[in-house]
Amino acid sequence: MGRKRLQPPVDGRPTVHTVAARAGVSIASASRVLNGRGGSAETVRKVREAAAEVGYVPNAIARSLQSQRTGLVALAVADIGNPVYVAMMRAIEAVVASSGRQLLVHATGGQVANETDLLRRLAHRYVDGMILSPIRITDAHLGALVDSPVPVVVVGQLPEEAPVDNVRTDSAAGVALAVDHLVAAGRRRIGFVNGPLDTVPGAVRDAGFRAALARHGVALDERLVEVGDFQYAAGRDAAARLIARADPDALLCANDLIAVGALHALLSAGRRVPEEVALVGMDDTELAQMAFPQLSSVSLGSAARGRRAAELLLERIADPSLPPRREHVAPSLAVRASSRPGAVVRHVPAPAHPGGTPPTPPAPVSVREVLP
Amino acid sequence: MGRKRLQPPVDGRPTVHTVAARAGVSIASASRVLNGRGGSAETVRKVREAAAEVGYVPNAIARSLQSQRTGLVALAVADIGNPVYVAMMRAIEAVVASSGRQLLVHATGGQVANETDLLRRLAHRYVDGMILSPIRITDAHLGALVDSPVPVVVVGQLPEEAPVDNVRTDSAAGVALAVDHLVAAGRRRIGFVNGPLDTVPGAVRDAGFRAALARHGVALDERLVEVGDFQYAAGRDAAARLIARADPDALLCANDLIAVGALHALLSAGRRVPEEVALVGMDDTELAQMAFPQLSSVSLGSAARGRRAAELLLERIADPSLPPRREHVAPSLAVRASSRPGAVVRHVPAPAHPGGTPPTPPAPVSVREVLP
DNA sequence: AGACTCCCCGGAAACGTTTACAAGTCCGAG
DNA sequence: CTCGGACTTGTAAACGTTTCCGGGGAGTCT
Repeated sequence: MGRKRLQPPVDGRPTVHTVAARAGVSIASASRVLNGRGGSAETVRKVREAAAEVGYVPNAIARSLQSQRTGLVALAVADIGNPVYVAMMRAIEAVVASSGRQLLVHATGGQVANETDLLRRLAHRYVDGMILSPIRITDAHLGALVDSPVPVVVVGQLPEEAPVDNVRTDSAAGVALAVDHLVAAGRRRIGFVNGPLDTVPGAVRDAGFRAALARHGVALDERLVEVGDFQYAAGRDAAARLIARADPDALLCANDLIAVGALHALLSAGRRVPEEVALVGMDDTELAQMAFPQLSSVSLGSAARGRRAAELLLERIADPSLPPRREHVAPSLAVRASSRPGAVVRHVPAPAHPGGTPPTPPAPVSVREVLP
Repeated sequence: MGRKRLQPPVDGRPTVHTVAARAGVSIASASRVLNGRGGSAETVRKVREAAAEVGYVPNAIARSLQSQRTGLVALAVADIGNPVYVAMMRAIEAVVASSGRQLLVHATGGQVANETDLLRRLAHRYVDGMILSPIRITDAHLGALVDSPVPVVVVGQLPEEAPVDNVRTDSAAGVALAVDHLVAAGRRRIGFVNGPLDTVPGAVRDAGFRAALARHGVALDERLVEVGDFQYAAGRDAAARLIARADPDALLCANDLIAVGALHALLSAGRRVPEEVALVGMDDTELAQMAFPQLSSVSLGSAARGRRAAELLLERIADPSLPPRREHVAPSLAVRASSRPGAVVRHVPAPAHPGGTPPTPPAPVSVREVLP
């Protein structure tokens, strides 16, 4: 009697039942053949044929329910419009795709609430794992992280003891590279346009900046430090304030968006870059190369960090018993026209330096020289 | 006998069975309470309590299998690094999130194969619908589109007869806006840096450019047209070739990435913008405002198109029997410093115009004037 | 010829949820 | 007192897949 339906209902989309019925075999056999797990030559032929005839496509959800895998990996970043996250996302996507999975992208706006919310929702198990790049770290985060029901890899600083996979860079060292470079070029009034100090990158870069100046014996004029957020507009405005107030001969910016904003402010204020004011950004995104003049920028290896984070995540998904790992990516400095004393900026013929600190030839710093 | 297990297995994560057992009710009652579908006060209390105690979270996959909904919407665009898609994505994400769904982003690189592949994979039903913004349309697309198993909304041009929800703009009219503006400003040697002609936007803009010039009675010097792709680097190189070859007094670029590249090429070649060469981009992305001088740009309403596409998709998901709809978003022109004759570009004091076509005051075109 | 191995197959359970259906309870109206 | 309606509850089926397990057939070795 009809306790078992052999044909799917009105909906019409073929299921494994449809295929099995058409091939005259059981659903078990059909499933096995469709997954390449054996079957006699005859069975294989019949099932393949039937599947092709009805245009069978397995239902990903039903498969997920059975296998406890969704084939999805989530990425949560603060600002999808920031090219540094685009670079990171591209690297992650490459790794994730090569494992046959897909990437789900969340923009958190850097809000802690959004991120803990996301972490909580992981319990729904709609993804196999998540890569999180927070700019603020709170106890709420840490709590949600340690008892997350699915693997999470964090890109960015995390407290030492947190038992969470973690890929980080040393952005204080990155700031130091930039300061060394500027000091070696003879700059002494180095301004710093930072993001919010209540973010991890903001705080670390601030500390790194002060430490680097101190190491060079340069006293810091507090008017040379300005804070906005990590966006273009705020960076431009913060830089404008700083320029008007403190007359810097160099500007270091906490990321490239800020740096492009600062470039806008400098040019609007009639300052020549790099002759009067050298400019260095951070993250070394494609934006740095789009600016004119091209921006020197501290690379924090965002692509490498993304790739590594994705690899760690996949490993942990495969083997959840792994101990927590912590990886580092070293920063480096890409020197381009915006801070290269020798560079010729064609459309503004450089006159003799009008006064103040004369430009000195660049000292040998351990950085990449980027051809113009 | 134990045909039915009341406790979940070793895994440990609570299911509705766990909650029901703990509350001493059936799973049906538990499910009803958890979904707010009635139950006596006493039952509700017991179930809520039990759920809280064990930390129950419903499994999204099982729920999807039952409800035939995943709560996911896919977006496929050519280049996730192009700010125009970021703007579109933001608008879509807002709509999608407000319906309680999540957005899955795919980057296709503009490859037809990737897109048809994606469409095919929709049959797996891992998303409830998809928004596709292709730059090439082939018969393979159309075929895959019409018998897609889940709703698809296309952003961009589509053949008239295609029975697919579609949100489009008139980019030829957008090009015309820009040409009108430049001609009104006295420019006659207007160069055009386009993307590939085998793409829909490339072809449409090329035709629009030629038509607009013809309408003004300006003969087109073919050396003033150059093709790259829709990226920064190719745009910069194409613009450099065009500048060296044809000495334009204005440059219209098929998108803002190209325009920023062209700005780079112009400044590198020592041309002043806008005094010697006026520059207009397309898409009116944030990039246009980041450039110095800020770029005039033809807005194609990417945010509006994205929002509308998302709304159409949600409507269709709710009611698949709707007839195919087609919506239009009108282009507009944002005039900024890069083509505003009156603008003062502070760091390069504008001399009297050296010769050729003298600058004329801007004619009254129906465009937004954007404050500097 | 019998026993053993190997392979293939089908039935049924399982993944975790929602929901149709039937049965039970309670209460008020007639 | 009985009947019917409103409400609640539990059983079981369903979503579409994978997989465990046992049965059976064919082949091989003794």
